[in-house]
Amino acid sequence: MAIDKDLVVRTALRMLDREGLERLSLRRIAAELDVKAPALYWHFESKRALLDHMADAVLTPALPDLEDPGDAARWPDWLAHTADLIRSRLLAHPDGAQLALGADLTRATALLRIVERTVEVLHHAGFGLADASRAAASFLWFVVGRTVEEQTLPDPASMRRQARANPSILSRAMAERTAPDDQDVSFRFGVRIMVAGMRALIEEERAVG
Amino acid sequence: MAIDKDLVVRTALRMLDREGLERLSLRRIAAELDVKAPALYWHFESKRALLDHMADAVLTPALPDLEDPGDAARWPDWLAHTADLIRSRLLAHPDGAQLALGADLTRATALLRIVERTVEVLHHAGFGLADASRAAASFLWFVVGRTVEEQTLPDPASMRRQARANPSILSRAMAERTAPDDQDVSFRFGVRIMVAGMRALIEEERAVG
DNA sequence: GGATGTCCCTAACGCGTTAAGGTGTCAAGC
DNA sequence: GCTTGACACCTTAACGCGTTAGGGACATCC
Repeated sequence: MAIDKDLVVRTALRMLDREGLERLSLRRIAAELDVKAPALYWHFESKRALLDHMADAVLTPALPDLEDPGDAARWPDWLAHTADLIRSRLLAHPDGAQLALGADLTRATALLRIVERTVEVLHHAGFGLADASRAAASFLWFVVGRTVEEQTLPDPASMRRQARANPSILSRAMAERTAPDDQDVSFRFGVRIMVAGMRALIEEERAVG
Repeated sequence: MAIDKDLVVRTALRMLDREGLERLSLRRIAAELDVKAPALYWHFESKRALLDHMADAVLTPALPDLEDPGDAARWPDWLAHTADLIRSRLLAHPDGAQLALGADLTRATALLRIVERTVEVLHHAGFGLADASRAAASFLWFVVGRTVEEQTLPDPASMRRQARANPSILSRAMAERTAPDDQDVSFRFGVRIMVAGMRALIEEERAVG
């Protein structure tokens, strides 16, 4: 029974869920498939390509939920919803966000679709095409990047230890962020900054013409 | 003549400038220092630790220019200036931004100082301490991350080729971004989004109390 | 002179990746 | 019907990589 692209991706995702990204090596994936590591190079041009397809598989289920907002004026809600959706898909797998960070858009097609749709929405919201693509890139970079940070956080105990060792304004700030849902709050706070900023710049762009 | 931490960092930075991050291996650095690779583990606990110290060396010269803004109301200018300063320091070395991305703040002390100073500035600007640290993290993540993307861009020729192959709203948008200083413009555009967003949220926080 | 500690070595592990080659399948040509 | 060749799919062997274990040389201190 020959191996095919889809089987490799599904197997690798199962191993990712079981043991995390660090232990996900080509040799181990190949062994799971009763094959030697270089065989994978027949189906993927590099490990990065395999990871890109995995990221694609992780994000694709989010696409149906990202239809255009009926009303162009509701773009802020659409952005917030999109951000939450991407984040939750990435958090559904260990190191899922790292998978998407640095993914090649020509291979992670789902991510490309999301970028395109975001550009459309922001263009209809009032940005010129160039600025819409700039804002979309900044926004999605933030969403994925912020999720990576969240997912790779050191455990709270070691953070407290470090805070005690180096009492600074930063540790005082972190002391105020002990709520169990702080990650949710912080993520949405960042999203709100970006959405509010875009709103301000759209008005500015409208005023200038 | 024994090797010391500082010499390793300076040598590695020279090699980075000469040949880029991809070719910067411990074995090659060691060879340049007339030493074998494991010797470096006497001075650094991992390659990541060495890279962190390199990032520190790259960013440290920016610190004197990041004094608090005399007037707390001038925080938007301070943020914009800080962003430009960090970006220009990172662009001064090939793959300099990648070096800083994912750096451990306990080792890349300069980066930690920048975070702390940004938290202070945003706190004085009107954010509560927790929100100031959230906004600072989002902002600096954006600055470093956006600079990574800029520094690792595929060459324009291959981008145009891909745009022709897949005519989408994204390629139409990129067609409007051919100015030679588009990277500067796009970076500052992202910074303006974040600054405008923070301004809006500070007013909101003030209104609520 | 023995103990301690600093600084480096050799050997080896699993890693991603490449080069070269082998096996099986299947259509084309005699 | 048999052979030839092409192609799909996988192998073994090897490269340099980051990293670890274990040990050796040399200085410093009691």
